[in-house]
Amino acid sequence: MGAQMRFEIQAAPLDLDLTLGCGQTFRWRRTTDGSWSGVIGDQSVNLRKNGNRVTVNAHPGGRGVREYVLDFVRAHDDIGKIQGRLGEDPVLALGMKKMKGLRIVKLDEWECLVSYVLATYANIPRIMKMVDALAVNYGSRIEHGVYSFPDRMQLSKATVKELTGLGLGYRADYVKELCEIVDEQMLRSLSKASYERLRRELIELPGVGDKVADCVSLFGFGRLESFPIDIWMERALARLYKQRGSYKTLRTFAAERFGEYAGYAQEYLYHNERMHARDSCCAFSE
DNA sequence: GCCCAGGAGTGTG
DNA sequence: CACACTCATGGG
Repeated sequence: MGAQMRFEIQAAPLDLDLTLGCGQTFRWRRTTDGSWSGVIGDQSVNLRKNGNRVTVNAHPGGRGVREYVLDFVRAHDDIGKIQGRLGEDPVLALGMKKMKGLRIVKLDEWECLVSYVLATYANIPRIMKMVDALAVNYGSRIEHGVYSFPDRMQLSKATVKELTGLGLGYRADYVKELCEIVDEQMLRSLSKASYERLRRELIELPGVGDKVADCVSLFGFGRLESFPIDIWMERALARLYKQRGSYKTLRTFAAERFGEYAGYAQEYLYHNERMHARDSCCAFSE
């Protein structure tokens, strides 16, 4: 069946259902036995909670895979310090109790950019379907039924017509343009940029506005000070903090209130708001 | 059938 | 700066 690699990582607290189940990443599925299967780079990965540890199965495996996985779940974050700092906020302290194992993931920059451009004005099940369609049609086959997310060369082969046919709608044009504009050098340059410059330059890309730029900054480039605001976050900020207004207004409020770890605050508030509304629409509810 | 979705782009006041 | 309108479509 080909190479397979198995090892354990320690990244407590890490709740797989919370971290992989509700909309940060669109490529992970909960299996019937409660483990999670997805793709990290060119690896087909299964994660299974094993007490205080997580058992990792990776195919095809190889040198450096352990670090890939540790980076993906941001195992090197000082969660205690982050939650201690955010816990100074009484609202957050309350909600955080149920979400201690919710971690921010670190996605590939290109995959994250395309995924969140697709995410505009679509619900999570549909986004998962679109991202999956790109992988199956333009990515590399890793093993049976599992495909990597296509790099720019692979995705460049797609025509707008094909992309529309995969259900991308008006997003097809954005994806096509991104393939033409973004290159490796740009991503490298952005990786070194300050958060403010990163954000500014992302917004210049087609299909990228305030919200997508913040998602890509947070999940793709690992900028923990980023605070994406979608419809759920508007509800959370209005309900819990009595804050309403433009994106800029809310963004400034978040920066002052939550500081360098605003991204974690955002994830706690986002999930809390969705749970509060209803528990449908969450991958791990089934 | 109806409403909504991890919004962005463009035009207008 | 804020607001209004359009965009194309599947999921609940």
